[in-house]
Formats: sequence, C-alpha cells, structure tokens
Amino acid sequence: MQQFPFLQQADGTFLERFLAQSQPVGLKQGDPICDQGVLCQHLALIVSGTARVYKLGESGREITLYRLGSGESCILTASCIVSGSPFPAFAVCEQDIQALAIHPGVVRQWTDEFPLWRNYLFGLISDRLGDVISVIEEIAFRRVDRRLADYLLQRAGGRRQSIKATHQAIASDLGTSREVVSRILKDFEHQGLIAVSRGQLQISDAAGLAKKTLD
Amino acid sequence: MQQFPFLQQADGTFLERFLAQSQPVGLKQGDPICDQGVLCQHLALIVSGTARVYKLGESGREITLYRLGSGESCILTASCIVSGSPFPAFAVCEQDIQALAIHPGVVRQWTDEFPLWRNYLFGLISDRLGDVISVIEEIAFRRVDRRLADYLLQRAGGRRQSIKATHQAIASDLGTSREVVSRILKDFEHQGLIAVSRGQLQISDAAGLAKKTLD
DNA sequence: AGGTGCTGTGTGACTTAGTCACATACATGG
DNA sequence: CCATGTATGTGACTAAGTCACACAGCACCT
Repeated sequence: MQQFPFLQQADGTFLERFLAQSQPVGLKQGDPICDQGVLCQHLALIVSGTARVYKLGESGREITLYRLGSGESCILTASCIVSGSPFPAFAVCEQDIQALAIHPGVVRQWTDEFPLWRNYLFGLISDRLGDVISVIEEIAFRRVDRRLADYLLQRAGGRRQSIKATHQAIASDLGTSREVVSRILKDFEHQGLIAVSRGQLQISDAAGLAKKTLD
Repeated sequence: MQQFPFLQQADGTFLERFLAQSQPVGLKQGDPICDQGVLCQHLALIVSGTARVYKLGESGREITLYRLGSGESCILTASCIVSGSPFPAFAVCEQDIQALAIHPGVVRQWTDEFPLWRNYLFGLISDRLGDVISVIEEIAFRRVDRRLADYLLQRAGGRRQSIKATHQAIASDLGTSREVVSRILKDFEHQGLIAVSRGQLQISDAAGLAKKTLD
C-alpha cells in the first residue's frame, strides 16, 4: 500500500485520515476516467495500473498529453477540483487500475490541514505542467520521424523486447496520423533499423535509430 | 495596490506580512525575467505591465505559451520554487512591468500559513495548465490560417484599431514561421479582409475574418 | 538630395506533414 | 475455408515549414 512515497513521511494523524477517507476502486482497461468538459467527481490516486490523458481533435486525431502510473493521480482532476473548472481533456484507463478515490471536499480539507499532502499536489501539478510543455516543444519544433525514433527507443526502454502497438496507437500518442507513422516505420524498416509486423515491431539497430533522433 | 482580487478577502495578518515581505521591482520592455533552465530567484507578482512566456526551438522558431498581466504571477516560477526544478521556458517583459518580488522561502511560508495565498497559487497553476493545453490543441489540430484569423480578431478585441505587430512577432506567437504568416496575411488582404502595412495591419471585414476561423 | 544600413516583407523552389480515397493483407471465429 | 473486422500500404493532393535571396520602407548621417 505504500506505493506513495510521500506517505512514508506522514504522521499518524494523516495516515489515519488517509485510510479512513479514501475509497478503493477498480477500473478495467478502456474504462473512461474523465471526459472532456465534465466536472470531476473525485480524485483518483493510482495504486497500480496506468492511465492515458489525451486531447481529441475534431478530425478524430488524438494526442497524448501524459501518462499516469502508480503513486500518481490525475492532477487535472485535482486542479479542476481545487478551482472548480471543467476538465479540459480525456482520460482513459490503459492497464487495469486499482485506485483510491477521494471526494473533492476531502481533498480540499487535506490541502488545508496537511503540508505533506499539499506538497504532493503541488509537485504533481508542476510535473504535469512540465510534461505538457515538453509536448508543445515536441510538436511545435521537432520533425515527426525524429520524434518517432525517440518514441520507439523510449518504449523499448533498452530492452530488446518487441513493442506491441498498432500504427494508429502510435500516431495517437505522437499527435499525427496513422499514414504518416506507417510510412516512416516502413522507411526505418528499409534502412534495417526495425522489423515491423501486424500489431508489433522490433528494434534491430538501436544505435542507428538513436542517430535518427538527432537534428 | 489592490490589483490583486484575492487580497480583498485577506485578513490583517496576511496583508501585513504581504506588504512587509514583498519587494517592489521595475522591469523595462525586453528585459528577460527568467531564462530556460535557470532556478528561479524569486516569485514576481505583476502589478502593471505584461510578460510573455515562450518556448524557443533550435531552429530559432518560437511559440508563446501564455501571457501574464496585472494580478498574475509567473506560475512556472512558482512551481519551480515549490518543487525546486529548473524553469522550462523563457519569460520576457513585454510592456514595462511593476512587480512585487517575493523570496522563495517566503513563498513557501505563506503557502503553509495562509489558505488564501494557497488558493491563489493553485488557481494560477490551474489556469496556466489550461492555457498550455489549449496551445497544444491549437497547434496539433488546427490549421494555421484559421488560427491566424482567430488571433487577429482576438488582438483587435472588437475595436476597429489597427494591430501593431511585425509578421515575425505574430509568427512567434503562433509557433509558425514568418513566411507562412506573410503569405496568409497577403491572402486575407486579397480577399479584402484586412489591410497590411509595414509593422501594422487593420481589420476591414471582421465578419469575413470570423468565417475564416471556422473549420 | 543622396547614401548607408537596418529591419521588415515578398517570392519561388523545395521538403515535410496531413488528408482522402481506396486497395490489400492478416487474424479469428464460425 | 470463407466472412468479417481490424491493420496496413499507397498515390495524389493540400497545407506547412525551410532556404535563399530580392527588394522596400525608414532612420540616420552628411
């Protein structure tokens, strides 16, 4: 249960309240967490699983703003709760989630009473703001092929593992269209950097791919 | 001095501390406020004037993240202060600024002691996060000509006034290049929507321009 | 007036991205 | 082994960004 680093420095009072006033909930892959324009009903602290927060364009294109994993919470939700404004994006469950749901009123109480909790929230918001600003930098200034190369290396994470994802899913993460991803992947394949098959791909030359990320 | 709405609900204790622990400073147009990667030395609350916060790409292209006016403060600075992370963008003074500078330590103290101040900070961060997410939506999904039309109408603000700005400055706001702006403006001019001259332009057909903003 | 420079704008040719319409391919369950 | 849905491939076209360079407007100087 101590997935949350900040809890380790918590005093008894807060821990007690934390456990008493949070509600365990489970979510399945694909479940919507928060829809755009909706006022948030509660703040969810993720114990396990991951969520994806994204924007949806009228054309149906998507772009991922950031992902949330264990120990994090949807800070947009938090900021909506604190400021009472509608949620400006979509959030969906990507891997089955176990979370602790906290009511908005309780969130505000804790924020007033516990410095630790406060700092946790501030830290999350800062991080998200940073994430989102990086996204801007990426889409405003970097070429798609370089971003894609980066993305593949990130997802492989040093491992020789194959990446399981459709071109459409990759495109949605990067904020571009499926065709563009398909074409670039094929390019990379012709250059012997990766091997693609239906629904997954393998990096065969990580060093070569790394060169592609450079401007 | 009561440019700050949140101060009007402040109790005596906070007001006293607020006045005692803030330092008036002045900035001239063009003065840098915060450079990318720098740790912030203080939080500046803007009394008058405006600032622009932007990202800079390697190619030299820029994109404006948001602007700050009176009553606001550079919340990136705040989030840097609270979380101790480096500032991820550039901020520059656009119109001469009078501000109140507050030391990081003091910011943290206030955050612990005064709910009012806390809410003010949370509110600002929420707003910025919203701003930045809108920027993503714009550059990821909308066409430049439509964004430009929107931009011009916004800057005119209903007034029949001429807009004083170089094509380069507009491009920097929108995150595109000067040539693209020049071409689209010329298009608009040929269609009788605006009149351009060196360093400024006039909207002659606001309704027509408004149509251009639609998808 | 003419000259010198700086800043701002115009333009064509070219590359990169995104869109649209459609053609295959692959996988799975009847 | 066929039918269906999902995933991918492709060409033609439009939109956007880059590069190189021409030129125009304005200020300042004599």
